[in-house]
Amino acid sequence: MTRVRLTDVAARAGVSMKTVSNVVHHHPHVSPAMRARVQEAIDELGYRPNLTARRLATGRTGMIALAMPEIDHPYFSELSRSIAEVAAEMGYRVLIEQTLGEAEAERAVIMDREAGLVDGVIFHPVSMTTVEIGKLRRDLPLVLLGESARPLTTDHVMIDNVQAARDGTELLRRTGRRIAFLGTVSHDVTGSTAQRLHGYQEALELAGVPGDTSLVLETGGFRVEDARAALSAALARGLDIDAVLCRDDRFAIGALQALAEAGLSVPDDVAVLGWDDTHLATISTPTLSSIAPDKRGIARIALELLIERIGGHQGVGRHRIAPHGIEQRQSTAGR
Amino acid sequence: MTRVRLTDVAARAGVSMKTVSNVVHHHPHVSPAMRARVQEAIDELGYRPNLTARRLATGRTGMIALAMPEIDHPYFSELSRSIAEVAAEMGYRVLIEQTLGEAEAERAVIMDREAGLVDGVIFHPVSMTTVEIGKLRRDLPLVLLGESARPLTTDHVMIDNVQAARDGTELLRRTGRRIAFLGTVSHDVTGSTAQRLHGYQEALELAGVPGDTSLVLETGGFRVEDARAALSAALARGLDIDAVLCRDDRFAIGALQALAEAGLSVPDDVAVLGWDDTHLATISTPTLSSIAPDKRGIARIALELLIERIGGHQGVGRHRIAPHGIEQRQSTAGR
DNA sequence: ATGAAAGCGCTAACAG
DNA sequence: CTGTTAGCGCTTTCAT
Repeated sequence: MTRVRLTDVAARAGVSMKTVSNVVHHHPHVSPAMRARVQEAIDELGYRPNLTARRLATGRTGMIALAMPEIDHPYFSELSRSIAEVAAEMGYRVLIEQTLGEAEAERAVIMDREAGLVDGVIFHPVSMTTVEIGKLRRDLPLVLLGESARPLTTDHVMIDNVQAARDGTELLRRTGRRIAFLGTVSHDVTGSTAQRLHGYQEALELAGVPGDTSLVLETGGFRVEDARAALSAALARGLDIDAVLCRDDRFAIGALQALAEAGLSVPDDVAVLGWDDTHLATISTPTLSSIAPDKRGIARIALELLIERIGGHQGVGRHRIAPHGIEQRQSTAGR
Repeated sequence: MTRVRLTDVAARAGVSMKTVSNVVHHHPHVSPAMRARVQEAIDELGYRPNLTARRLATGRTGMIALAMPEIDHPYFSELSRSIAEVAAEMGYRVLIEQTLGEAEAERAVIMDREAGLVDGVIFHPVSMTTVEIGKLRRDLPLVLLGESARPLTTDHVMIDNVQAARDGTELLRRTGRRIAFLGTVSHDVTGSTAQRLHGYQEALELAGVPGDTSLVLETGGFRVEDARAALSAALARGLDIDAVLCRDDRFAIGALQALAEAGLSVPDDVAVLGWDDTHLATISTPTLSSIAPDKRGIARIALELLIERIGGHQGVGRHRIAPHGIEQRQSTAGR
């Protein structure tokens, strides 16, 4: 049951390893007769090159690791798919890792756990700080995603969260005056929420609207239920709003639930805008408008940077902004 | 920028490779003094073992491939997570592959594309037939998931779809008489739908209810929208039902939409039961009851079978049934 | 308890 | 255009 090796094929075809190798790699300078003979031996023996051995010999694995907090979260699974597909176009395969946002798992990612297994890593940190990443990282090519940490030494891709939040807020301002922000999570360690809140505030200031802290809703956690509860409670307290900008699509789903329970119609009474443009936005009732990070764009930029690093590019960390848009659906119809 | 190797550490510590290897592997018979000296050299040099080289030497990769139709589909991403987590407990890492259900990609999975890269493969086929899989598969350890194909030579894990459909139908029958099935997709190549429909029919027959083909709703595709449209059209034609058993959670979401549009209340007028128990079921309004395959259980069984095969187990394909349940939420409240 | 040396299967100089 | 050979970095007998 021992596997067929290159030498077995060579012996069978009565040629050297090099010739077999040339055939396997579709090298040009092989006589057709030779090629046919070798191919026959390959087929008869059912030869498959051993990828591990090839990697060791070439020093190139053709694989990159992608480390994300949760592989089954809608945004991350959709982004993973984009990255895997774009990587395939660029000749790489992707090893998907889940950190669950745990510090230890994140540290393992940075500290060359994948030594010699992958050519580089794309990493979306949650709990590691900028300082920590800068300090612990090895010389493994690395590109960071998301907004929580950005060491000066490391490449980084994100969307402009502040601008996106401004765009969203301005959209909602077109027909409404009182725009809520849902939500700031207590003890949120991710920088995303802060940036989004910041953009929301900027847009209001630019519009000459006085800040109103009662419009900023804090949730107890990241679940849909937490968002629903936060908005429900606020509505019960008499909160009066025309629209709500949500931190992500899950929170927006919670908002739709809370508004429905309160007997408010979306979008007629209150408009709702989500964030991430995941598949959730297309299946809710009403369908959900959502700030849409360009996932393919993020994937492409991250891979380009990473592949340059793999190719030997040195220098300080580059900071790239990926495009975003707003996918308009029913929940903001008329805006 | 050349990496630190085992020999570098050995030279630095003034010992042989073997001793360093013993330390790295936490072998028992190493004197504490020696261990300390070697560890110091490892730390100073920042040595990380090259995993590719280790793999080539040991012949074991410690990695398995998981090939699924779509990595961002709720059911598959959740199942992937379970498999990755259980695999980690068992000392394996998972390389996730996406086939998009394409015949060519599926064939590549079977035909040792991963040669020497992984120790085995867990594969959820969609378009490959039983015969084709039996014919094309190499000697790479393989476990199949899902219900579409089951060659006699290959291990296979699934839930009892027929029984699960009976269970679901019986639950719905407790308070309703007219139970619809949504949906059979035109040209559905997966066996799942047929089995589920079969279980539904069996349950009705056992209850002495005459079959009624007007209750079996065919959809034009696998999207939420297809399901919504199918049920809407049926309701518009005057279809009168007490409950609907859905082929999967996405179809159930579509059913909720169609019922809401028709002014029917769930669960009071019509109960809805989904299938797969994905996160979608927890965020819909009302929340969705769903037939729940035990994803951890599937993962555990699949990995146990695969690891036995990796360990050299020979013999005919084993056919294992994983447990299922029904997660009851609002959409069937009162049943 | 530690060292020396022979592979694991493939690639890539370098010859011929 | 084809063959020979020396590694890639690690594990693993077999000695000592």
